[in-house]
Amino acid sequence: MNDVLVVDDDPHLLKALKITLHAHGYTVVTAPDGESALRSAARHPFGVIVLDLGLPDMDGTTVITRLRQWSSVPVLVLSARHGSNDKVTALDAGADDYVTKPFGLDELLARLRAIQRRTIQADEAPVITTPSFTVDLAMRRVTRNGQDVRLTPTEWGILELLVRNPEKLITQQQLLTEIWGSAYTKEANYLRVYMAQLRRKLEQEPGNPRHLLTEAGIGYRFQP
Amino acid sequence: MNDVLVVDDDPHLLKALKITLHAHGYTVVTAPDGESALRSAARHPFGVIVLDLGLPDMDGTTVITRLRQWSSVPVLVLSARHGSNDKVTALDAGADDYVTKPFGLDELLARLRAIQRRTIQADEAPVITTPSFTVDLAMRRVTRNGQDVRLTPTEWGILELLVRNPEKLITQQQLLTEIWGSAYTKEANYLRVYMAQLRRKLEQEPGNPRHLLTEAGIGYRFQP
DNA sequence: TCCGGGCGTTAAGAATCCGTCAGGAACCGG
DNA sequence: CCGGTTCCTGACGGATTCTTAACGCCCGGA
Repeated sequence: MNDVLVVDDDPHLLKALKITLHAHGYTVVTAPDGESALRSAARHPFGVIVLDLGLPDMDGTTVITRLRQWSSVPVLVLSARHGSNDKVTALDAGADDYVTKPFGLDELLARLRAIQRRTIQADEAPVITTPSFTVDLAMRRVTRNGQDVRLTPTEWGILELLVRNPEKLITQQQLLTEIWGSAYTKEANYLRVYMAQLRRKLEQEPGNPRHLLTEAGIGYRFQP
Repeated sequence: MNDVLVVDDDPHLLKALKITLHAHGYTVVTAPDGESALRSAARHPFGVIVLDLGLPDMDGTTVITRLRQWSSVPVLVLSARHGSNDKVTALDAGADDYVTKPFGLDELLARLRAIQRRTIQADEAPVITTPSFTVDLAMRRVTRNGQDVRLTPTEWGILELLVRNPEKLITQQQLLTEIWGSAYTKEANYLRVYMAQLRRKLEQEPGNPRHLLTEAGIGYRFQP
């Protein structure tokens, strides 16, 4: 469970990450390119995969797509450029989160811990609880301060998708295609309207949300 | 009881599942297609069957249908696409639960545990009481203020399905397919008529129901 | 400093859904 | 054959939900 696969073509970075992660209790396996990464992931079940998007043999998004055909091991993406949209495509392909290079090791470790929390929680949680509301996925019911909260079907769909993936960054496209269908990927307007409604119904302070967070330009994230 | 049959045509997934499940105490047998799965299930009594819907030789739903002709072993379905309805048909055919690919191994394990819990406690206390009426599932009898209430077969079917899942939201489709059959999923009209009749017979205040609740756009819920 | 894109918020019309009623068809037992 | 019960169907107002547009805010880039 504490096994990490780090995929990068830079030997220096690999070495540094191996040392740091090992010092924090992780067992580290490294891979220099996409093919060997996929082979390694098939042979051994990792708790998380750290994947650089700039690989010599294949696009990082391709690695995620091929990996996602049979595994759902969490993937943390290392994105090179700041303003580029490759991290969005990587998230659409199934990545869980991203860190922009150059990154601080503290940030990377924090993201790794977050991902591990999330996978542990996903273990058995038909009921998700936050300080301000509770979601029962099996009963399809939301309560706040002991009171039932009425959600419309669309509101529930969005909330369920976010809550089923705690701390995972869900892109706007993922939300739109999942709730409205793939023909509505341009209607980011809908998301703003419904996220506002959800926050008004669930957040203590809708203008300053603590659990339904916005990742500007990318998507939304549920924080337990 | 801890024997699991995993049916999938992807050797990678089979291998990964075999390793993981074995590590969690299950005895795993694998099958690559529907025919061998049915043969294997006939030869050995499994505690649960994990079945991928996308098989090379036959439709996954067909496997369930043929299996259900002689066995009631729990079936956990692996569904490929997110938005498709094959999981609905699989559940209609007799599957117990489903997991959408790609799935987390934690989620799969949780579902397996849930299924085992459910099969163990199959027999239940068949009398449900509310402040305004009482339902005896074994006797097939409903009383209100000590008086028997006459229910038509259709009314009983709806009430039974709701009462057997207290506090759980039952979708319109579930009700329609359960009572009228899967060809009637568009006739939400029926539900409105019969829910009104049930409320008139059972609720203290039919216009303001306290136990047979409507969830607009989704379905109905029984509140004890 | 100005500009523009992305976001949150609000409101109003359109579309959908629900409860209700009633008439007629189908079914069943006597 | 007949009376009674159950079921199906359509229609109606009222309520809920969805869609769409518009406006102001904030922040980063020019």
